[in-house]
Amino acid sequence: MPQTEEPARRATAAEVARRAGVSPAVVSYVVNGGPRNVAPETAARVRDAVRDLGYRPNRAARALRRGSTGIVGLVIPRVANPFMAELSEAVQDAAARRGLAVLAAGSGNEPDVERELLQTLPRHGVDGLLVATVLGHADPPPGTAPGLPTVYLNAPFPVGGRCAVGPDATQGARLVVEHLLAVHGHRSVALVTGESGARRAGARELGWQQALAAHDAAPGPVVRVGWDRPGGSAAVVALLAGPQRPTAVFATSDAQALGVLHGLRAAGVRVPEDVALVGFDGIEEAAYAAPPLTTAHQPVTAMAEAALDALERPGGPVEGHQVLGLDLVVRESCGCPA
Amino acid sequence: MPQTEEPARRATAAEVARRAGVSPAVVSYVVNGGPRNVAPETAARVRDAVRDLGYRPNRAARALRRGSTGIVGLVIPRVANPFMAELSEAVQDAAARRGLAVLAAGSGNEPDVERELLQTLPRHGVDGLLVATVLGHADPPPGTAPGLPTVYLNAPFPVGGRCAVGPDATQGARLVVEHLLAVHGHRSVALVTGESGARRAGARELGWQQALAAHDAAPGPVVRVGWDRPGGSAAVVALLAGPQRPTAVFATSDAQALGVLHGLRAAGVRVPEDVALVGFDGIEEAAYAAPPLTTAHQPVTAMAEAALDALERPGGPVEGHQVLGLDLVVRESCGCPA
DNA sequence: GTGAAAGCGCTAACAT
DNA sequence: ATGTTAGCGCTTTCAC
Repeated sequence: MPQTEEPARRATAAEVARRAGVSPAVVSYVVNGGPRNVAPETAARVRDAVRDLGYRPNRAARALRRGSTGIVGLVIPRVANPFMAELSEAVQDAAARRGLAVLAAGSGNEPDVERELLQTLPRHGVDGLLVATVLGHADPPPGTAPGLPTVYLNAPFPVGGRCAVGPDATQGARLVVEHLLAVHGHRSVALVTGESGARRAGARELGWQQALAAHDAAPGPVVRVGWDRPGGSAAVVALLAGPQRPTAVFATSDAQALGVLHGLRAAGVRVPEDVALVGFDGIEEAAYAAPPLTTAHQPVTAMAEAALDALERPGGPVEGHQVLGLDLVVRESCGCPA
Repeated sequence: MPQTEEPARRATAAEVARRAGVSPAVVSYVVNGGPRNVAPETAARVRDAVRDLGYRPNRAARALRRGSTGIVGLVIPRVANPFMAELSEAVQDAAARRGLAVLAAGSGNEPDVERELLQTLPRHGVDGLLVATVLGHADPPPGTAPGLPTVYLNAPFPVGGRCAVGPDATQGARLVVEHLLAVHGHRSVALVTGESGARRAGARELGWQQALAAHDAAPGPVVRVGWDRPGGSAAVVALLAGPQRPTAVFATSDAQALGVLHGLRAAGVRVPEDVALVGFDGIEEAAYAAPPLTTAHQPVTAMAEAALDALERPGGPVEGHQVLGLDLVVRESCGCPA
């Protein structure tokens, strides 16, 4: 027998109470540290019984009684999307720090699936919902379960009547594009971004425009593709087909940038010698690209913390838009030396 | 008013029953499709009431009563690990297909955290546990909640007394190493793998040895590093420092391979001209590397399906080890033409 | 400081 | 075919 076998059937509070010679109420007081005081000596007896029996409060019963589960739902497009994976991890960590668990679901970028998720996740008894996805940024926002605290995550714009936290995407985009303009002297910066339906594109696109305007440069070509690596690859054809090839490209996600890099390489176009490239997100993968990708790093940890703070706020999340700044991460794809 | 507002407080089965003029039992029968039959006409009335009231069964109450939640726990090292992200997605999809939700938690590769997770996740009332991680492959396996159906995922070896499903890692490793040997005629293939503590390394290492032996080639140098990109990068120093540089490298995870690629590039060593490189996992990122990475692709979807099947098996998962084959994905890092 | 007891909302015997 | 009802295990008010 390698280890003390725990009982097959889990002990109940009543059993603990019997063993400790107290009432179930006292067990509850001890386990939850309230709402009534317990004599230190009694408490010790209860704790012993808890240990001996390996007692764990039944989550479902507690949830039924308290009306809360300690689980928050997270709706994202795809976990396999590298940025979303990093954001998920940040959310999980932040939740764990608060004693919360997270129930994640991917919509596969399908608005219908997402809409359904917004209905079904609450059914799983989550206390709150974190929504980080395309639809969340639509106007008007999709109907979520009424009375279910919801915060929109990764939202670059306010979400009508909802609580939202997101990156200062315009600032971030300005940061990288201005680097191209000011440091490397580019005058023609193409934009590779997502389908125009999603407002998310807007903020990054806006930053690109602002940077260009500030430097009296005309906007380069705009290519709209999927938010992933294949999207970026597909953009290359359009990029290269234009009348005058841009000298630099701003892809509004690192995944797209990595796809562009791949496509450019396949086409025999060198980065950064022939065309400079910058991304947006700051995923780890970007550091390992060839050449390493210059990008704007999103404050995923801070965003996750802020979102959970908002969710846990007594009284529920409050309408508004909390925006967090990005950092410029200079690597080689922009033309800077290693 | 853009949309029909649902009631702030959620309706209960009793309210639905009252509105439909039936008893709560009938509501339950209709909602759950059993265990007793209901007259079609009555059922229709109930469904109307359900719709009108926006009734959703209270998950906690149902869980308390039925003793199951419809939630499965997933323990992984890190979601941000690209392979784990793809595996998570496969698990989520497979779970969704079965009407299950997944509660994921990352251990950050810390055995202590993992051990704790194995204790706390069950507390969140999961019906079963999927464990895909370092500790899970230790011998003996860590104690999970007794009576909680558990299957070890991504396990290359049987897990003592438990139900495990995993890749045929030895076969997969053989596949890629043999490609190096047979197609490209390499004689010296280095191994970049994980810390030797994890048994997981063993299966891949074994495949490498077997392939080498089958071709009468001596094992090249072995370097043990972390299972991630930084680990791979770190391996390069050792790889290049040795007395005779290997002509090819097998990294036992794509993340490591990508790190090796990065390190090699920084050192001015060309892949595949100066040294060939193959990975293991088949993550999407591998296709976008420069050069695109030749690798063994893990059957993540099949693994996820098999794991959930095992978990849902009436009577619980049964001890054993189900092994799934890998595919060779030939790209350019091995020296094959584009 | 502690105990008794009333439910939370649902399901499934068991009755009718 | 439908209704009645007894809990699932927990928390917490109210009484002592």
